[in-house]
Amino acid sequence: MIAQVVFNLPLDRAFDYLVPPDWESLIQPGARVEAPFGRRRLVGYVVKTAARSAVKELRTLLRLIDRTPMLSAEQWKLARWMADYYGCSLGEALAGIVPTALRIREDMASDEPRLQRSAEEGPVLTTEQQRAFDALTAAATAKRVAAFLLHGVTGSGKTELYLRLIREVLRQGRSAICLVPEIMLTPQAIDRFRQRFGEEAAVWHSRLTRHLRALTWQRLARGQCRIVVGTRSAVFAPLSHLGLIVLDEEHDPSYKQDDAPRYHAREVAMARAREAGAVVLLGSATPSVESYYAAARKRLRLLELTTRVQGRAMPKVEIVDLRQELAHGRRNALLSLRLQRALERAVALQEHAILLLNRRGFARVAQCPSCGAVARCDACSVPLIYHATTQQLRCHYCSRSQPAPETCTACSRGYVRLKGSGTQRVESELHRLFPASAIARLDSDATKPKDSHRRLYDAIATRQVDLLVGTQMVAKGLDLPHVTLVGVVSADTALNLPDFRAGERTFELLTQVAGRAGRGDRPGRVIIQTFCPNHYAIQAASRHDYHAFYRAEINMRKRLQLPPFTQLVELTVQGGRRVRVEQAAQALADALRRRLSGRAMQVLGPAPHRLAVLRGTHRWHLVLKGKQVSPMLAAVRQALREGRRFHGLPVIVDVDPQ
DNA sequence: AGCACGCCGACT
DNA sequence: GTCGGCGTGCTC
Repeated sequence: MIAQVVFNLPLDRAFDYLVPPDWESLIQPGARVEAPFGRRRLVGYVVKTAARSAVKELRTLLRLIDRTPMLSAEQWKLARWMADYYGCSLGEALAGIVPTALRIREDMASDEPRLQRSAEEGPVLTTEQQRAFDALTAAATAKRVAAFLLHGVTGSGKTELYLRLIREVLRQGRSAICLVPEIMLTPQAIDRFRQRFGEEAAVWHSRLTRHLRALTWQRLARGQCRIVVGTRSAVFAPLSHLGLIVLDEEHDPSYKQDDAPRYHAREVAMARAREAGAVVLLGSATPSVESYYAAARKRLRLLELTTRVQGRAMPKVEIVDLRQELAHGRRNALLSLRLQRALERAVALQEHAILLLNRRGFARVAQCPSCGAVARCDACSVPLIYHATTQQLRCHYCSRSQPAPETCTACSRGYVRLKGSGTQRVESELHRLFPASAIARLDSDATKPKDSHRRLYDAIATRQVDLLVGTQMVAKGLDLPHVTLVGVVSADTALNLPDFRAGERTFELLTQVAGRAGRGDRPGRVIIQTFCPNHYAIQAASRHDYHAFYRAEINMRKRLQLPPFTQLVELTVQGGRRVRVEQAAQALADALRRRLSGRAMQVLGPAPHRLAVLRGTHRWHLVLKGKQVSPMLAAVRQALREGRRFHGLPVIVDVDPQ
């Protein structure tokens, strides 16, 4: 007997092996096996068994890992869909679905689930919530494949709706997945599910211990838990009779995996629900432009929650024009006078404040200190990046470059200077201004030591922190009733990222962080500092007006033919030597241009990657733009030889890149 | 992906 | 004269 096996390698084909006679009756498609491969031993997945093989000298499988296959027919279909849509190998897709190092012993966890009766019934729903609930329940009951977009302002009670709907789905004897972004899977969020559903709810994320991971997977597969709350990869949970997949904060970029298989949990959820006959519910206060467009085109059903529960008002948002601050000689000040006064007031009243500075903006952009304009590429509308070595401004999308100008191109006065500062500088500034206050910093550096994350959250939750500084981590998930002031030190860092979604990210970040203010009985106040007070993303966020933002953004996307009007495939060429990488990227672009000519597709670039040199590896990328992914991927598959290399260099293929 | 093989430059 | 860089090709 022959088994056809695929591996977690970038190879789009299966390898044949002899099956030892004593497991012929045990081996099945979907089972994992250990196989000799060159001089390595690898874990692979049996695709199918056959009587004969065309290969002359076959080797024999070494070990059968699973006697019962790890994968249901449904998951198997999902893997094939992923490999096809994202251009990865079947083995890579399967490895993304089945957790690594999963080994289930028969004796493990034979204990029965301790099912706790759901104690809490939850509050009475508002009229809007009830209407949304009825629509969703009707779809779930009809077992129709249906996808909904729930657009609800911050504090409108989206989570309560998820909980009710999950309970309804359970009543119908079906199961549910609730996906949350990485940073939202806080102990508080888990507690909420546990209170409502007890042991029926399992928690899934990438940092579970090996034992807990295996245990959870098994419980889900056996139907001992019918709900899973988790991050991105929980979309693959082995639940049967799936009735519902919820994506909370569906716009969140952490739903996109950034190594192979480079899937987006939203797309996988849609594909899986289609297969399972389940309902998909996408929820957000700031829906992704893609999803809102899909709703406008009736591909998603739109449900809107426009009012906050308990009639709380939205916080008042003020914009501070940093150009004015500069005009008043406060050249190096991080905090404007208005923000400083507001902080003083909060400290005096013993209220708490959050300061946000999105530090991820490492890229050095050229900004005019008089008018705040940032030099942008005419074709891509993305900020140009300053290259010190060549003294040039270069577009990291299309690679066009120009010398760095001495004067600002927008107002033709002043000079261009490079921006960059971080949360640590804000923190020390606060220490200087408010020596008596308790100040904490929440960012990825501060939460690196183990347990520091939990300790920081506990300190914040127990009101031991007066002033909190942080990156976007402070914008999401914190529900602190005593915070009355939110300050955005610079709204421009997100805006100036070389990314066509910069406006969207900025709007979303400002809306989220503004939602942190005024959650208690005292009204909230938000102060946004910016050099671009008239930018549509900042204006719309200050008025809590998603629709205004969406209209401006969708027009820009249409004008530049960016998603959702087109789809992108990003190719990244890597290698040790710059010249070779650059030449290979150029040759790949040329090859694709030849293949794609005459069709409605475009090849942009190549250009150096945003982090062009990383640990000695040079990286260049190019972007394909077209109406559909599959013809672009077909061209890519032709151009790249097996192993996804070009001129011998590895090429990363990313469909729908972030 | 990883590993071996094979071909051209600086070293005991 | 060899050691080792990386370009090329293969793995059932």
